[in-house]
Amino acid sequence: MSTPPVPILVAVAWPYASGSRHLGHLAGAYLPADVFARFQRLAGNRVLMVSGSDVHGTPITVRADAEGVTPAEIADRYHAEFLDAWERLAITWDCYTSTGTENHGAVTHDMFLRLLEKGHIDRRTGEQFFDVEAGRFLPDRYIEGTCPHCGYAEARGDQCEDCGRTLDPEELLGPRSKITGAEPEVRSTDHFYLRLSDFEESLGAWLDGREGWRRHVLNFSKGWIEEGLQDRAITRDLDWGITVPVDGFGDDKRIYVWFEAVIGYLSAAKEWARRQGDPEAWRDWWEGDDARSVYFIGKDNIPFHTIIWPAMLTGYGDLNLPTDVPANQYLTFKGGKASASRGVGLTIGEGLRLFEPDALRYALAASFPEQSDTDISVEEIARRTNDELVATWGNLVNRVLSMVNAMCDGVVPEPGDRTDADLALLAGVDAALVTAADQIDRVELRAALRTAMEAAAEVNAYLNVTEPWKLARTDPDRARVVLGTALDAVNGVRVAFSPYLPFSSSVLEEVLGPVEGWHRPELSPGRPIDKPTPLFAKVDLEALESGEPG
RNA sequence: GGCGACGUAGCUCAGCUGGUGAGAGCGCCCGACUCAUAAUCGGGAGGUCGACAGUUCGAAUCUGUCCGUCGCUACCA
Repeated sequence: MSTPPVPILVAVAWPYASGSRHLGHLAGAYLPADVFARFQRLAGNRVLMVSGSDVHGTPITVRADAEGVTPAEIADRYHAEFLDAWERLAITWDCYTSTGTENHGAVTHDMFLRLLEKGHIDRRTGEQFFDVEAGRFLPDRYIEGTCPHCGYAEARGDQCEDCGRTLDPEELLGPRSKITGAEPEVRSTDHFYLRLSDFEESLGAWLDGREGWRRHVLNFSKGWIEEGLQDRAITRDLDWGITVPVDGFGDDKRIYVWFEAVIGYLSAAKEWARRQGDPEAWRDWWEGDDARSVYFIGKDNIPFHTIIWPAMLTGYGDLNLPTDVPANQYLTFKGGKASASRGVGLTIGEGLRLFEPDALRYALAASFPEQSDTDISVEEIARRTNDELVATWGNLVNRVLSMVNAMCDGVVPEPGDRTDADLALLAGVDAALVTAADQIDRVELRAALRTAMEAAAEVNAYLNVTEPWKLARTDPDRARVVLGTALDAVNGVRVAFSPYLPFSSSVLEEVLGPVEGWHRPELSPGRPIDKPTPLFAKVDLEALESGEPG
């Protein structure tokens, strides 16, 4: 566009490498980020899209113990799985790394030490349950026992799932380790705390000044502030994670993942800069006044991105706070929250086995849970694919290219004398691009996809009115003008779809030429148009249900 | 228990700071067309906007209560 390029950091939630991620994660964070990033690049902005695999934390060590392998093996397995998924979905990271890199450890240490030096981190002594058999301290939720309130025998140390009450693990009757079943003992242990209370006022004022944020994000965040920010322990008794850079603190403690993982946005930017051969390049996105940073996450991550991370950035100083955190709600599967571990919904891999990537991207984008939880199913994805993507857009491309091939000597025709109606169609397409740009920029991605679909429908309507297949017999010159107009229109509509449908967009680029900006490209008359093959295949739902399991 | 969100046509969802007779897509019915992946286009039917009470000249939109669903509750990330 005509405005100067803006550095835009597209920060995407870090998938936890403890197991497969599901379509809810994809629709909630990775895919919206990719659509947004692809658009911003086309609009001429300088996008830096970063994320990586979160490879530390207790759940990974527990899974590793259970399988008799090392935590690194678990992390490597799922990191590789994620990389494969990104490639198959064409997610366009500028840097997809992991929290296991040396760089990330160094950046984390730098953040930790600066906050420590400035007094925002302090050291405290507390007590915690210790599993003697496993030789490790236990997070609250890894302790089970009888609920003192309702007598439920398998209450967790943080909460009783039967009566819903919040618990302290000391309250449990007959506590036992969820890992070994042994009775845990209480031991005293030292930890560092992030003094969130230092930032209560400044964060409250900052949040009050946010404009354009989704209401649920703002409500939730302000609610946290109103309840009062409590200091949080940021180290754990664990041997898997980033070390604590304080002499004599002990080798059996690590920095806790929620403190460390969010730093990944910064360390990934630095890693990217170094790979570019310009180690200071990250500053444009983190220090520039004109820079924007947009964090794509699920709603369960809201407080980490609207409270804790901004607190850390504020404490560290001189780094930009999030411009927007357009957190998504949940994607549900037939009413239940997607959960790979509980077998609700499809994993990303299962989704890719059932559907071609553009179809999956389209169906999920049409159902991005931007305002409220959104329900989806295999049938719904198939429906979106067949009745919307194939019927309206795929078919439009196919019918126009077929007619141009058959009725215009197989080449792009000269524009000729276009009527007001012809010009109105093109003006409508161009206006749709402007509308969609505005919507995507505000992260209203469903609406922008709808805008693209409406534009496609207008081209279909235009063809039904002008009936070029009849004109071909009665007025071939006029037929060529109409088809040239329709082809130009399709050429513009494809731009609006391109952030959502990279695979079919590539196919169209071979036919119509590259898309080089957020505007309708020029089409050269005389360019050959071969007989087309369909952009997308219809989904055979019955075959899906009888054949391939997930 | 506390906090938050949601409950709008058969299905999935929009409806911002209250005000043209309540919207979209898909599905359904009728019609047109046949270039196109039985695709497309036009028209239509269909909702007491969860329930009740209140504020207001006027509420899907504000307040309260209730019913239902869900999420979070800060040592899972």
